[in-house]
Amino acid sequence: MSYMTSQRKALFEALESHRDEALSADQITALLGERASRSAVYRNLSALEAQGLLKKTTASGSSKALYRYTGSEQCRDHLHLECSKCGRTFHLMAPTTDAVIDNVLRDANFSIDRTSTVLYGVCEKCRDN
Amino acid sequence: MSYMTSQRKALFEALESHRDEALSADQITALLGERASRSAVYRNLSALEAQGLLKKTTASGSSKALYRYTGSEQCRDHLHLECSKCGRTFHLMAPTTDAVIDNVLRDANFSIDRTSTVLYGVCEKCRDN
DNA sequence: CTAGTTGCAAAGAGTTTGCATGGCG
DNA sequence: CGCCATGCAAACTCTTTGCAACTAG
Repeated sequence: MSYMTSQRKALFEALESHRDEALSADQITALLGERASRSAVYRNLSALEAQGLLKKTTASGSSKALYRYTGSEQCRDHLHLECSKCGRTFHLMAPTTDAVIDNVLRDANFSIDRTSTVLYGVCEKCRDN
Repeated sequence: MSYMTSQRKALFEALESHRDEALSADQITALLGERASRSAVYRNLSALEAQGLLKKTTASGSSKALYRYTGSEQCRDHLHLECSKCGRTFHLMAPTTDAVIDNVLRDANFSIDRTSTVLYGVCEKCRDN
């Protein structure tokens, strides 16, 4: 149902090596050094997204989609600090939550306006199908 | 710098009354009953986003942007449970985290694959400008 | 009054698709 | 070999913009 072609692998690895930032389809094409057409990039992004290996997001003030690597455990289950002014993301490689948030607040190097915790999984209804 | 016109208010209230789902620009225009042009809808969405009153997201498999209400405290600082199969979102009106996650896992009504906690705020660098 | 908002129509950008060719397993 | 992936170019769709008329404060 899905081959792991060298191109798709290259795309995936490009995303992996930029695991801290979300990249646009443009940037990804550029990273592949024009070894991939735009349409293939989009098709591969969509395939990888369907497999849960990356996450599509969006930047405020732009209509571009951004894609972020989520292929390894390292990129899961940890906290991001996202600056609502410059958009930069800082990663905390700590598993969860309450204690970490306390620490961050105490550090005062990042003033938290709002937190959002999303738990991804499968709900009861879907499990029974 | 920004007026709260009746149209903008209507748009905001439309989003508010659907606070559980993310709506597309289309759906929002429809909700306003053609009392607003598409361009105004986009401009208002962008204005409200800049004020942090809504959050732009994206649906997998589509190139549309989706917009979700984040205007009240109720919509902040709490956990979403997002089903990775059907995409439905369940809201837990509990402030944070560790204890809640434990409970959810114990309930076993939702099997968690992955969690993502984002703290929105302003970083050190941006604070000094 | 003045700065910001709206509608319209047109332009722009990002993304998707059809088809023929090439590659993986 | 058969099925999937790729490239190209064209087609789309969603979103943004210019301009003139209008409204909130």
